[in-house]
Amino acid sequence: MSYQIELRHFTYFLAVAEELHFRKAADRLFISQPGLSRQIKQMEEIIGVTLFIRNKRKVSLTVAGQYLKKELDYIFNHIDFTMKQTRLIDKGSDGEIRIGFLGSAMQTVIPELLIQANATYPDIQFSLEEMSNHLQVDAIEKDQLDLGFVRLARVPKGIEMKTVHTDTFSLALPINHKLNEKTFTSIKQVSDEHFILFSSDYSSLYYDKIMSICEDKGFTPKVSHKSVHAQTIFKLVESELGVAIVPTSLQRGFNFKVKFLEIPKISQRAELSIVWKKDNRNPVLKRIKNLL
Amino acid sequence: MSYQIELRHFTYFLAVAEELHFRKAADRLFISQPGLSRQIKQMEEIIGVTLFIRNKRKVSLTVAGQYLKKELDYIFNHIDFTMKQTRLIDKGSDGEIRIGFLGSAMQTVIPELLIQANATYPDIQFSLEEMSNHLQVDAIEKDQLDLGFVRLARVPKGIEMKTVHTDTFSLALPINHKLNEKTFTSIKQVSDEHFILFSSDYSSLYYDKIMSICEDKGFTPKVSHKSVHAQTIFKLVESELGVAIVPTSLQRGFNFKVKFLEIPKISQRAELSIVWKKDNRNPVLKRIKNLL
DNA sequence: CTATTTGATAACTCATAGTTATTAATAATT
DNA sequence: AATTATTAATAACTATGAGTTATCAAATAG
Repeated sequence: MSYQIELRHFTYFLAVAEELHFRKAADRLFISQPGLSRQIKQMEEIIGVTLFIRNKRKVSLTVAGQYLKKELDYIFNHIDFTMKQTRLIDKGSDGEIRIGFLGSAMQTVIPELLIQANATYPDIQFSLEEMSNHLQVDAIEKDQLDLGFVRLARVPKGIEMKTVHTDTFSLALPINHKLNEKTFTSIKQVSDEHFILFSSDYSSLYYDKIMSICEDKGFTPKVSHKSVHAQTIFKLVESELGVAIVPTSLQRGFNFKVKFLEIPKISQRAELSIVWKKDNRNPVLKRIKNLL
Repeated sequence: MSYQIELRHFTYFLAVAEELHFRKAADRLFISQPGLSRQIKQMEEIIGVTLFIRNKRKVSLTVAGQYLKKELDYIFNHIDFTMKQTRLIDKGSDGEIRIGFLGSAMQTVIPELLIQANATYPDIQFSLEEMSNHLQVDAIEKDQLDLGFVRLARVPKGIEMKTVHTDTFSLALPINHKLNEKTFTSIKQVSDEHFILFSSDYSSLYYDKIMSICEDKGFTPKVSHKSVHAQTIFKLVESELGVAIVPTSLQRGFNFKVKFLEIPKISQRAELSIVWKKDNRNPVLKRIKNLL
């Protein structure tokens, strides 16, 4: 009679799949290497598929093993979250929603959402984490996150997206810069200045949009600094190291000595979108999406 | 020391949640009732939540238990599906294959392959990318590609090659050129014309073959243009900037004002080969190779 | 006030996860 | 070519804990 597969097998499989080394994986699991080898072998027999290639002196995953690893990552995250939700429901809460967001969403949509959600569903718990676009999408695919606030042009299959906030762009200048609301008519007026931008690896869409604003007006900005955080960018502007183009709403919440001038006559908009997994099973997610 | 939760617990939990009766559930699971009771109790201790109310003489689910039941139903379905899918991927009847090809393969072998493959293995996903010989071999070595369609004389160690299509060469002439099917007897008749060839760095084998066709007939062609794309070559011929020697099958799919005359009495053939890494582990590859 | 149903407890046993010791095979070093 | 170092598999043993049987306690039904 054949054995039954257990979570233990999955745990061991993931350890080996990550380490690609039986002894190291065994150490990590605090069990002996032969014990681990046997459990993996047993798992392969139960499923009926070779998951690892033990070639020469190195271990690697088969194509089927690669698929299984990705799915088991998801399954474990989902089980963990289910256990957590079960405990919360037991304690009388309506459950938890895990939200990721770009720092720039913290000035506009997120605070409003939290206030409204808290009033409507006082027993929902919120877990908030600032993350990059890319990390949010990854975490959503693995079921480590229910909802993300991103600035992206497209998302992978299985992920849904909806724009929730559209913002104009503003020019951020040192407080004593010669331009002001009256005299500022085109972004071209600062074409000779140094520009401070968000890194393209943080949000390539963002980067491209800002570049296109300048290119539409016939110049290529001299980019002197790149940063991930709005705070850093404002500090650099304040220190007169350059000017920056940022979503208008970002000026809220910061009190640097920085002047914001909305850029006139441009078509580009900073779009903030929510993303979630199509087959997300958290019942709280539906309720929160309805608030947006 | 606390125990670890296992799929066994989940299976038992679901049986009790469905029967709402420990003895009946135990019977269904072919285990004894006390054993089941103990496992359920252990599960409740691990999660830290009471899942069943054993009130008076009947068993019922708590609210948290109801939530958990729904999620565990889903989790088991997802695990089952994942196991099945893993087996399918292992057998190669599902999954993905990444194919690279020269533009000139798009007229003959690739479309036939796709039609046939789609009929035989409808669940296989194809990723197709047009690439040069050199890039294909590189990508295969890096395991970024499973299969390539190239025109090469030899490949590096570890890469395998097999000819899948052999083609004669034709002369491509402007539509109103004096030669025609009747009067064309030897390539020597155009030895004074300018020749348009594929660049040797795109496919050196190709270049060398075409040169040898001419040299066998006792002349060296005057090469006036070189290009990477068939489309460009035909455009240049149409514009009467020269003549070209191309694989006969290339005439399909283009509607330039160009006349094709098969070159008689030559031994050279345009060979299209598939290349793959010897120790490629994608089971889909085997299936696709068998179709060729 | 029995008879019956049902889950929990207690004590036992046995299957198997995990152990230690060793081997086989390959790669790196001399 | 010989030696040493790595690394996973094999073999034989151990002990944990899942599952067993026997029994009890509580609750209802007749």
